[in-house]
Amino acid sequence: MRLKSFMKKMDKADKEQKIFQAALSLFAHFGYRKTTVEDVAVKVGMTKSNIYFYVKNKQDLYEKSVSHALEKWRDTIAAEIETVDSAKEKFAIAAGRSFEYLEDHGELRALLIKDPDIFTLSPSEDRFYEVNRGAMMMLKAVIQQGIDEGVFYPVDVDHVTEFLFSVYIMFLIKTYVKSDGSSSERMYEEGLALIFRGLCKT
Amino acid sequence: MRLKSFMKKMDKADKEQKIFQAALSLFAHFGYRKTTVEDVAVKVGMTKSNIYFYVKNKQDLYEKSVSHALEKWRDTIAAEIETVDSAKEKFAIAAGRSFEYLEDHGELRALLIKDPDIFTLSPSEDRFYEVNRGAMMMLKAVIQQGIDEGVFYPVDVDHVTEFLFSVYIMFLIKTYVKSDGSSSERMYEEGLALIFRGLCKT
DNA sequence: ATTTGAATTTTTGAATCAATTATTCAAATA
DNA sequence: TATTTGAATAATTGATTCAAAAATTCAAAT
Repeated sequence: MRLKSFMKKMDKADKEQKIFQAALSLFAHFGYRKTTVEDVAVKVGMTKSNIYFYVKNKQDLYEKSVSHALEKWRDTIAAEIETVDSAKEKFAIAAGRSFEYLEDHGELRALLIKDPDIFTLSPSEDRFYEVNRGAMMMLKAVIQQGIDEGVFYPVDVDHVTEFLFSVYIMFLIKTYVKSDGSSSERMYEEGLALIFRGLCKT
Repeated sequence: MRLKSFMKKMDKADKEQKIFQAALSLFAHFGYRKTTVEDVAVKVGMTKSNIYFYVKNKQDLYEKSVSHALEKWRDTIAAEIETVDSAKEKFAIAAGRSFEYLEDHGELRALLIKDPDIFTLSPSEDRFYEVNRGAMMMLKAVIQQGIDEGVFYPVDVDHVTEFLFSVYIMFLIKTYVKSDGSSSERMYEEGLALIFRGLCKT
């Protein structure tokens, strides 16, 4: 039946969600090695072997779980950016809300600390390249819009985007992964202001 | 004898230099684990046990060797900064020559690749904090001078310095430690231009 | 199409041991 | 006195083994 198979697909997507959420929670608490596929299965109420119906192997389970969380993050910011019109406002929202989101999601934060290489300065060893590339394209669109509107300097969009995204990753690392006493917030504000000034025509 | 003990001190400093250079070269080629204290001793023409007259242990040998190289780097830039007067010029020299120096010193570069954590975004886990702090203070002085001269915006010097130094470290990591195909140079130019624009009054 | 239990393969961690390497130090030297 | 050495000791590493735990497969069941 068409309808039935459609229903089943929904179920499957739902179940995948459940698995990814449960897995993320465990990975965040205990780390990759200390969480077993069986732990995840138990938490989600199925058998170990059934997990393999949804993912290729444990590594795949991990990557899909993290990707899923990162996509949710990115899409949340994307939606918020859509609520305003001007490039300046969009830039401010992207910069501000990205951090607030992480502030509000302790589990994701815990995961970043367990596995600091989730954010890397090296695209070629970025295990979540696709998600991050998406985020970067979002930023690029904002910058391009600002240039088109004539409020941003006509910079080299690709390289400036890459630069700003790297600075963003740097801030994430400094704030959540290698957080010291953290005058890091103040540094973020000052650095952002400096960049904003360098980006906007007066 | 006063004179004699003075002479001996010179000799000692010389020999330390020799040891540090030899050690750095070996560490850069073979990495920390694969180079033995004896390798260093042989290369410098003394006995293994005599190395311990100059350093506390192998770890100390490594740290002193790297610190020594980093200090030389920093002092070279410091000297070059002194050759010009204006804050803008000093900033440009600091930004440009730091990278060129590394470009010219393959052994130091090789070392960075063997031990990527020499440069960290986290001051609290920076094994070479003192040297790096010195470099940061240099940068801070330039920014302060620019503000005093009235050519830079009156920014929060401490936090902006910290920000710029972090960006500098980020570039080093991206360019030499995690270098991809490296459109990294172009990104550096664009990012630097953006920052410079955000820093300088028009 | 999804789930399961049981079987199989792979990985991990602890334990052992020999060889290598780091470190100490009393005696020698300059 | 400052520096160097050889010889002795202590600590670390790497290879190997092996049993337990965990990952993965799959034929059969729902």
